[in-house]
Amino acid sequence: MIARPTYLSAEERREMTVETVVDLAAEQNPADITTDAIAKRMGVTQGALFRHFSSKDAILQAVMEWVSERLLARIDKATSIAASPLEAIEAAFMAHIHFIAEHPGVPRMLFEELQRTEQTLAKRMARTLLQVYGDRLGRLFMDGKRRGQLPASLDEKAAATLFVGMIQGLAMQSHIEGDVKRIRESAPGVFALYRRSIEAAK
Amino acid sequence: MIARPTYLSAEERREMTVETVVDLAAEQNPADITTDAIAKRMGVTQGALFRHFSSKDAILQAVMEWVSERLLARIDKATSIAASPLEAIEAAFMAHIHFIAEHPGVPRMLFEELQRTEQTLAKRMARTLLQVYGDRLGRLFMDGKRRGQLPASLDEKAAATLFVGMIQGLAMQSHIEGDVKRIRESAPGVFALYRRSIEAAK
DNA sequence: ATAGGTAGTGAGTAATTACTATCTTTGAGG
DNA sequence: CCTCAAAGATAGTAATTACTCACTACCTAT
Repeated sequence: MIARPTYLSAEERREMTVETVVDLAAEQNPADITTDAIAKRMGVTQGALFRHFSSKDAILQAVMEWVSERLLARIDKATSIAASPLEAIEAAFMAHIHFIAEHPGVPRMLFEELQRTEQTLAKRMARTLLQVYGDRLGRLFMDGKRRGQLPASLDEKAAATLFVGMIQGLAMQSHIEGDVKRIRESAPGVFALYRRSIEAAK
Repeated sequence: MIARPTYLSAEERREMTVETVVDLAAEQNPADITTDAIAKRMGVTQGALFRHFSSKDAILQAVMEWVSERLLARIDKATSIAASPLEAIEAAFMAHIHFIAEHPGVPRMLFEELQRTEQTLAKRMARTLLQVYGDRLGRLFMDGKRRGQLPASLDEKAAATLFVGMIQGLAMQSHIEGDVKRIRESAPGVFALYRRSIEAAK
């Protein structure tokens, strides 16, 4: 059986493109992800990409959409089966950590987009994701206060900033150490500290 | 009085270049800091830069050196006059926050360097800075344990990761909100949480 | 089987970027 | 005041990058 070139449908190719970008981001600097690099990885010429996306920004936008959907879905699922607000917060955290372990390029791409000064569509999507993320956190904090697991005096904005920072710190640390899988092992220790910082006195 | 072009000495020009890059990073995506952009801001042609630096990487390397020296010096000074380990930790934190408020481009440049896959000299310097930074933190934690301000059971690595993440989170948050000066106002609330997370039970 | 639309190719282009070679201007020391 | 080395200007180059366009291979519906 000789390998023959196959034509994929537009939808299949779009999906494949997004996944390729996510994979590439795990291996190299997001800034180095050129349209040529994406096409090469897909075994396709560079021009072919522009059949399915009107611009590179459109590709990145699709990637951000992919990330938003998957990440939020996993976090929502994790929190929904938690028995208490504090457990939900921990579940959301661990869901995020596992997502990063599976897709190490994601936090790097997100950060890259947020750094931009031009108002690209991909950047807007990244900001929206962060905002939705913050809303979800805010709801968990409110629940926690109502149920007495968190002190009513808790500074919710600070708690959200620290939560996001905790994840960023873990992502960066494991990236520097060159072993992103190990983020799963470092995560519980850091969360234990975080928990102490927001928990109501017993 | 007609403005006449003036020739600066090599040393003056080098210093001016570094400060220009730090300033530019506060305003735009570090990726967009081209040699042309640097030269334009200095009121000089692009080629002139290469009289004083052998390559762009050499410029970035000098910037990282500048950052390392200033940041560590300020942190060392702040911690040296603190009355206790916990106060020293807080002083180091606030010194870092003030440094970022004055030079908002610095965390962005650092992160940009760390993202690189090529082994540039600037990247090596950035990693070294983080390592030295971690050592300083480790010493403060050890002191804190010895003096009973921190529990002996404290996970030092987790505490360091959370510390760095806290700063990253604040830097990103304030960058997104577009008002980096306000990082000074949000910082104390976040540190209060951090303190709770590492402090020994009273 | 064939026609027609779509996926993909190949070979471009213009813009950008780090870097260089050659010439000119400046200013400090003799 | 003159000289000369160093600072800077001017005008390049080669490489890279996103994007385009004319053409070809493939697949599906009739």
